[in-house]
Amino acid sequence: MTELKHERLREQLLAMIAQDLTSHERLPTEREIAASFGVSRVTVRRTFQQLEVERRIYRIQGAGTFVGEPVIAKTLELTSFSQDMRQRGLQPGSRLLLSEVISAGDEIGYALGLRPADPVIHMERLRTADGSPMCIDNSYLPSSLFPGLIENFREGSLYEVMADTYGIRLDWADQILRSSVLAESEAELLDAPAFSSAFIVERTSHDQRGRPIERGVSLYRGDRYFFQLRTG
Amino acid sequence: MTELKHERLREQLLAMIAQDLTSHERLPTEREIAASFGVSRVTVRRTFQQLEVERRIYRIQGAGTFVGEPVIAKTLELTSFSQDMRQRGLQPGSRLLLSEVISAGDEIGYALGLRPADPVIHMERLRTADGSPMCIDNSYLPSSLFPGLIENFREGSLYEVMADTYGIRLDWADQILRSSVLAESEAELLDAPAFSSAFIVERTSHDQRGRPIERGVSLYRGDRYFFQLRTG
DNA sequence: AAGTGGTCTAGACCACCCG
DNA sequence: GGGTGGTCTAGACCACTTT
Repeated sequence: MTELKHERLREQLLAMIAQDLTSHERLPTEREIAASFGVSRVTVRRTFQQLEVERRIYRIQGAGTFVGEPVIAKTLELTSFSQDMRQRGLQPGSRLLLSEVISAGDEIGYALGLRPADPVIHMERLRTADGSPMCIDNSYLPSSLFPGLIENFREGSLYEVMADTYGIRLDWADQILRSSVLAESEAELLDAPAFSSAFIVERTSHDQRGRPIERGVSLYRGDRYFFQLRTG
Repeated sequence: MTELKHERLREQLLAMIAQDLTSHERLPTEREIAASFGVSRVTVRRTFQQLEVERRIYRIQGAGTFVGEPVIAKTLELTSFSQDMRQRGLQPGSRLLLSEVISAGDEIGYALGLRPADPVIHMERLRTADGSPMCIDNSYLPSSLFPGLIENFREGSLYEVMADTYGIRLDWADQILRSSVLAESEAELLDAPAFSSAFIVERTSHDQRGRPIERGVSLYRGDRYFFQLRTG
């Protein structure tokens, strides 16, 4: 139960849309809603703007505000592997394959804004869904930001440990998706045929201030995984 | 030259950021900017909100507004193949392989909200970049929305024809990305080795009102193409 | 012409951080 | 405590579509 007016208004409008209206039906005018809900028109517009971005409504100047068509797919969000799997109705699992401190090197150093000789924590994990392999994940973190992490982290959510123990929250990430085929060693780990299709995902995750915090390279099975996203 | 205050303010702020400030430097307060640019604080906040979404600034309550770190990658946008290639510094080209009217069938009919027996225009095009094959694209459009299209369209931008001749603008799309390998016939068309990696992109494009307008299935060469996106 | 969403204002109060 | 961004208000005028 929040106390912000635009959030309460949002909930009430969503309920109204779900219960009383169908696609392309007109909503009450901004002025009517402002009056009947006891808020200012600015607050109504702010709420509408958010709903418009989410495609729940659309607005036509001079004509009105209308209910959008129901949409299933969600915008690709910055979620952990665990959240991602649960959204897909699968049970996430993880096995730590490797945990070490190495020099950043050129590529990772560049991504994290470190010198090539600076130490980074490297963790390699095999991620599973409903018990069978889905992804090989490599994470690289600046050692200086996470003292003691490598001795203490064995399982669970890396992102939660980063947030709870170190107070660092990932806010957004740049990602590059490539299509590839599995080498034999990778295929063996993933329990998939050699030379079958795969996604390579390279990401650089940042905090709210835009500082790079994590470099990651993941290899997903192409026969089990797909990306769903909305553009516009 | 626009006349909207928040757009003019946006340009002036971007100039200020580029010329006088570096990453993580503090911007003037909202109230100072409002006073010095002769606009209200609401207008300043509206402009800041947009810049924040674009990661050009970040805000910390109680502390101030700060310049973000420069970012190269752009959010995946709904662009035509031609625009996409030009952004990547490549010269786009196209060859029409097939142009026909067929029944929608279950899958395309479902995506476009048509009955399986309703007619759709199907166009298959080989898209090239700097003269060599990049992608095989299949587009499906409701015949009823685009009378005469099939007789008149041979080359150029399909999206431009849809907008200019038929007044229908695509606004957003749901997409699914899969990783796959090329079958022999596909490999031949794309001038790539058989069984090399590829992206399958399935998209349903919509207009502003949320009505589905186009169903598309594209096959990209995995060795030449990649996706770049920002999540958060 | 009437009504709609789009833009903009001046001012109030609250939540948060320590420039 | 003083200053910052975050929320909210009542009201004005403009641009656009047509209930």
